[in-house]
Amino acid sequence: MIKITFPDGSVKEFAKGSTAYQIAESISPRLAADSLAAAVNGSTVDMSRPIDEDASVKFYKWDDEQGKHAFWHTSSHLLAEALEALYPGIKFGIGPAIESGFYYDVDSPTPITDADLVVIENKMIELSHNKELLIRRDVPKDEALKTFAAKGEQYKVELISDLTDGTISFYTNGSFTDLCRGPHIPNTGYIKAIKLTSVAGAYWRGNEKNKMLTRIYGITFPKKSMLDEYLVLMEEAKKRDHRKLGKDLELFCFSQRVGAGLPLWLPKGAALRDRLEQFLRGVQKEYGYQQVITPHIGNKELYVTSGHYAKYGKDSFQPIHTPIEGEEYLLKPMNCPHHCEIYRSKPRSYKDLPVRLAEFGTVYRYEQSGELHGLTRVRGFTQDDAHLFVRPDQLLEEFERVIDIVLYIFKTLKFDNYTAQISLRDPKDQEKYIGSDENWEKAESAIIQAAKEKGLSTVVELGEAAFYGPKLDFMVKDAIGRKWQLGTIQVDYNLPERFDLTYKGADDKPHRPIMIHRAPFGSMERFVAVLLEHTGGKFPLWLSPDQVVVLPISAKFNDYATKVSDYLNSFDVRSQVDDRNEKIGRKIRDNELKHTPYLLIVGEKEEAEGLVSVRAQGEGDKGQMTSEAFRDFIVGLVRQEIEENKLKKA
RNA sequence: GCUGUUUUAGCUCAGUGGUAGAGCACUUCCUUGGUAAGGAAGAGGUCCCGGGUUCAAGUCCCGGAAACAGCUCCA
Repeated sequence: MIKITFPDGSVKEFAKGSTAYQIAESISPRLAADSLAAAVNGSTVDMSRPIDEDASVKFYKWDDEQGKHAFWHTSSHLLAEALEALYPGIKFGIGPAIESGFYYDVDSPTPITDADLVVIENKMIELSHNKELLIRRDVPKDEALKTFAAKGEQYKVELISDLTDGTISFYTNGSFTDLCRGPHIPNTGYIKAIKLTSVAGAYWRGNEKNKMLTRIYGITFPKKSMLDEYLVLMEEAKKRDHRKLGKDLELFCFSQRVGAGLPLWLPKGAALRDRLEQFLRGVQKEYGYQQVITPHIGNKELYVTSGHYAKYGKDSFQPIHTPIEGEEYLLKPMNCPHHCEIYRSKPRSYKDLPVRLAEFGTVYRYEQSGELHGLTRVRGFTQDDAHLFVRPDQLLEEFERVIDIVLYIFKTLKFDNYTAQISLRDPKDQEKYIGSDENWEKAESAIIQAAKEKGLSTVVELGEAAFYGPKLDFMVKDAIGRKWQLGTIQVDYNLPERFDLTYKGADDKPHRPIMIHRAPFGSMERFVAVLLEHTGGKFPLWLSPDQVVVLPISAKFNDYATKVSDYLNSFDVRSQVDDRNEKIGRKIRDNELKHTPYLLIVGEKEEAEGLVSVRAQGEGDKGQMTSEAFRDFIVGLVRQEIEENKLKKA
């Protein structure tokens, strides 16, 4: 007999070799039926795995991450089985579960397109009706190699070759056998609803030098209704796409004639962006930043000095040639070298530091055509950039003050589901980075310490550092779950050396400052994009392009409406009059759809008594008040939105 | 950059080798109204661009551009 400990602390005895399924069944048949995988002593295994010694056991259902993962992993095997049946000679790469669903990478003798997905789906459903068991088998490595070599599965052979010697596990469902670590759900009959979402190319092993395989994405559910809910959710998410909202709300557009990835800001978008800039300027002023302005181009030698040219020159916009032979300029791809030269413009004392230079600097980068994406990835964009030149003893405090700014901004804009990512260099790929190991270590430990002292919960990513230094990146997800880097803070020991930046210390000797690069928004473009997707176009009042629209009941009251609107505008409340020849119901509908925060309806009654009828976005009629009372109300709201989030300064 | 898909009116989209279409938006006229679409008429086209096949191409073929999904990349 063996002793099994359950999550509630209770202990029960079972026969040695009992499976997790049998143990669950002894508690309740319902639990056995709902459990998709089990944790035995903390590692996730199949429900059918025999347990031979005392262990703690926990069951994973659909609502558990591990349960979903096993479910989708098995779904990828079901997909593979269907593909093998439909496309003889198809070769398999890898087929893992992902955050929502799963995929399988295949090398197919005949191309697979979107139109084929329904056929494959139907085959999967047909196969799932067989309730095929997922059977695990351990085989020695050389036997595994032989099996897959005989089938001509070159990708599997490559994967096995890279594994350490010993036994390797196979899983079989129906006619399909795969190299796989597991775990899996008991049988394919659990899979009741299947949607293959898309087909795309993906490089074998994620390396662009390798062959491109066909990747088929899908998602499955244990109930048909859950798939329907998921599809509705995806439709809702598409409505929040910033590219759609940007067009609907007339914020920005693109022109093929101007060029790909070069956004054109429309009046309302430009106004929104301007308010964000003013907001950040105000915060930065409080934190001792000084605004500077630098040109959009710079001599090529500037970027050779900084090291950017060697790293990115070839893949950049090509140099601008002047009428004089030999002179070459680059469109500014970053602001740091310019700011280094501002630092150098006069001798600096240790008493002058930190020097904090800020600029809304527009930069140009030749992003690959396939990478362009709405406002989130563009070729011309404006960074809310600043460079802080600090003494070593100031590094930590300054870094933490930058974290404060980022957190304050995120809080004001209600971005609460960001991830703080510490981006370090990949120790195995030293070629990608410049600078001494000693400086890298100092920079990395400074970031880790600052994040810790600020109480940030962080994830560490190796190989995500900039070539000159490590970063603390603030990642936010868009409407459909893609991750984007917004705020970034970077520690850099390299550029000060390359530009030979110094300050004079109390000892009357020259010392090297450390540079902090930082951009709380990241770029104005990407920030507006993510803001749009988070708010669905319903901006907080202080950012709304039109805060108030006054709706006269009929043309007779246009003059009164204009008077009210002008009055509000004179108090910096952004107000317009909708004097179209339309009925009031129509005006309300159109302005609600544009997410105007407040509508003021004025007619005979209001004009006679000097009132306005207030309608709040999404809330309907709020009753009447005087124009003065409404002005106080709205000015108060805006002040509150900005003030209430301020962090106490250290 | 790579794989796949798409590109037709300002927007959303139909159009399966034979006269270029719808809804919304726009213009004009009627209507002057009370909390989510009032009515009528009209105007609007380089069918992404360049070649080719054909008596005839929005439609078929080739090349390019841009957009979309994913991969790779991201100072």
